[in-house]
Amino acid sequence: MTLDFDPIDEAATNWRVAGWAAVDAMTAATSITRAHQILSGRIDAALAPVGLNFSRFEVLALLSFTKEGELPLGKVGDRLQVHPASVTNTVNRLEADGLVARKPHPTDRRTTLAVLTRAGRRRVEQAAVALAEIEFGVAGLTGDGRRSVDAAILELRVAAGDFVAPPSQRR
Amino acid sequence: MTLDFDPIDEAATNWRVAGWAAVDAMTAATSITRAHQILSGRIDAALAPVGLNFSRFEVLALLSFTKEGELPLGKVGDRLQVHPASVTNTVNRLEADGLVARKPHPTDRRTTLAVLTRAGRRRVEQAAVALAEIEFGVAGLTGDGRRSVDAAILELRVAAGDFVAPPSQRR
DNA sequence: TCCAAATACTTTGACGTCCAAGTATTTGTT
DNA sequence: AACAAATACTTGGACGTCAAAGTATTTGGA
Repeated sequence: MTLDFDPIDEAATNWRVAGWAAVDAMTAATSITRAHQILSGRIDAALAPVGLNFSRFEVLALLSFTKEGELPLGKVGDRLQVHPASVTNTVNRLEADGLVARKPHPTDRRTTLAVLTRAGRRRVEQAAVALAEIEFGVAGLTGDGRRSVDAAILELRVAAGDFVAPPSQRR
Repeated sequence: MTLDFDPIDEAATNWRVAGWAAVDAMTAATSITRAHQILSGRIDAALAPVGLNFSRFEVLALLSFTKEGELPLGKVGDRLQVHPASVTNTVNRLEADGLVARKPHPTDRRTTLAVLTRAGRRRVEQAAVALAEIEFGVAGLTGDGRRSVDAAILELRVAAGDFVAPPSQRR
């Protein structure tokens, strides 16, 4: 499986030879794509024995950070920046596994709350430990590397309109 | 849709408050995940009018870089680091669209070659232009940011055993 | 030579994601 | 008060990904 060449570097060379534009941008995009592929592989592998995948973990973690362990499905989508249909799907699965329950919103009948169950709370703690053990898949990235990735991606996210950060929050 | 806080930064805070470990790693992993989400959204949007998505584009581009415009399906998977079943699936679609044809390997009857058609070559050129126009989705990343992302991710990829680069190839 | 093991690809099935459309409920305006 | 528009979630469909199993062919030994 291990190659004796760098596929990304090689792609850049091919790109140049073909006379195609924006080689640097292409390289950056490909690097990020590949990094994501590596991370998500490692993360899902670490989470599988716990009976979760990353999306489901993210939902449980988010709920566990709230006072009551509950949140409207829409808020979950906003925070995790995923499509409402994905939230429905993920919560269906969590509910089937008994880690979360749906509950009507007390005052707005359009809204459904996802509530962390006792089992869900236990499960998310296990998962957090499992993820910390593998350093969230970024083993191999030094402290400097992590900081520069964070900083660079912050630019990208702000440019993408992810959020408008008050200056105090910028790192 | 735009939030008035940084969801990743907030997650880090929650993480710390909960006393969970590996906060830095978690932040780096989340940043990369989110960056990928942004890029792939932008890239697929740019490619949609051309009638491609990123996976299909990658296959066409790879073929266009070869002398004959053809490659065994297995090689395609190796280069792009995707599962054989995904290659089959992607090539099926490209074939249905008339951008690629399957051809038996001249000497090894287990092997199937994907061959770029005339239409496929035209299409991949259009797509390359469309992608260059949006800078592969990394608009918002400065030159420095791109370089630091590349460098950091190279560490990660080497650590993941993506490939073994001769020192001369390392940047 | 013969045959088990490796290789190459396809098929099937479980999941995940998003979009678009549909239902229910609430809001904001006349 | 009445109703169009906005909001919240679910459904169904198109795609994509990977794992595991199945078929065909080639390789590497005994």
